[in-house]
Amino acid sequence: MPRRHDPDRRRRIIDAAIRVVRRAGIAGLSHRTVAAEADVPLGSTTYHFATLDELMVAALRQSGEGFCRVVAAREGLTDPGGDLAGELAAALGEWLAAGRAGAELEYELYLAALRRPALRPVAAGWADDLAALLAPRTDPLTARALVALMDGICLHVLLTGGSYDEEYAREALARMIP
Amino acid sequence: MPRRHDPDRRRRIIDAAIRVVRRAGIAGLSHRTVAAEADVPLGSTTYHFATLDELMVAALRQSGEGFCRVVAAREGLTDPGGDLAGELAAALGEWLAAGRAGAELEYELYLAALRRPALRPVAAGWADDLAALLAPRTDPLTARALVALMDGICLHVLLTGGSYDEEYAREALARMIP
DNA sequence: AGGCGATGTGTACGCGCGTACACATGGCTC
DNA sequence: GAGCCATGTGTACGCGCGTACACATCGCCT
Repeated sequence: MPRRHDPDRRRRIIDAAIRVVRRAGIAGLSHRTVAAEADVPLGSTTYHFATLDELMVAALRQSGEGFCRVVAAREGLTDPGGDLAGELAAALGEWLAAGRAGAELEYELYLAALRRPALRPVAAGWADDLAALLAPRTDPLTARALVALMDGICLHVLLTGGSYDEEYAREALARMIP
Repeated sequence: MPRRHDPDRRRRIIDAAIRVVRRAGIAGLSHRTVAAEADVPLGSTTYHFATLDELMVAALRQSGEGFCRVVAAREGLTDPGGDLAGELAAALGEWLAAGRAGAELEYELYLAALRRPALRPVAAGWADDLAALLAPRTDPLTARALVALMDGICLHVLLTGGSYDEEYAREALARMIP
């Protein structure tokens, strides 16, 4: 019995997809699991997203702003005399402290681009956005390298299951800044 | 009929698994696809590797030495006065130049550790091995940071589909070295 | 020689998957 | 208000999957 004209059906499906990935990983993502999570019929998910790639692109778009938002929210970043490395290391810590789940989610979608060309533009855009945030404070090469270093540090924390060493991150990031 | 007493059945199954991941990604890995690739019956793969996790651990162990080997083969690294950053950037270039396929394979297995705790010790060991190679030339913190930076640079190349800029990598790595 | 455990083989079951399609229904245009 | 199209719904099919298990065969130990 119809819940006809559900204007943000799409949005609710994307939200459900994000929750599914958060809980079960990309391997657990299917039209059916998303349908169940969003409490819509199977046909509805296939109607709005013909392929899982489309659904992942939408999910990556929506969830990917997480870290950028954390970074952008740091006022210290805009201050020209501020401690850039310290601010970035702190942002990283803040993001990781929010729990493995959130970070894992964003990273898993991010890393899925390795095998799914459809996700690459979104992933690349993400890295570019971050670099753009850094642009006012440094040259493009440094910004790019800082983003790469932050990605590598995150990767090590998440991959090895170890804890985040903010002081180490600050020191490493500081060396990148000429 | 039977190919009885096949002494390195195990090894051949692992090799087949690596070829499957290289071609189709981890998503394409199953007892059946591996059995077909290795030309052994299904039961044989389940006998030697009860779960796919076991199979992936074996595959990661065997394939993961790729980059370490490239790095270790560079004589310039052991030379105390050599250009460490330049050597590392060149090693990265050599590894990536061997084709996306090889790098994608190793990275995909490496990144799978994000969601599969069983792979984490292997992935962590991999990063440690690399850091150990660098140890004679720098302090531990720097070695760790260099590995993180190399991981981040690789990630960006593979994720964005862009090309590798060795000069940029050399410059960034050089800044890490005090 | 005998036997036993490790290894190899074939088949079956139940499940969740993507996909396809036919049908219902609501909003919008004319 | 008639009709059309976007949207929503339910069901079915075929496939590949992990798993389980019974049976064959071999190596090796006594």
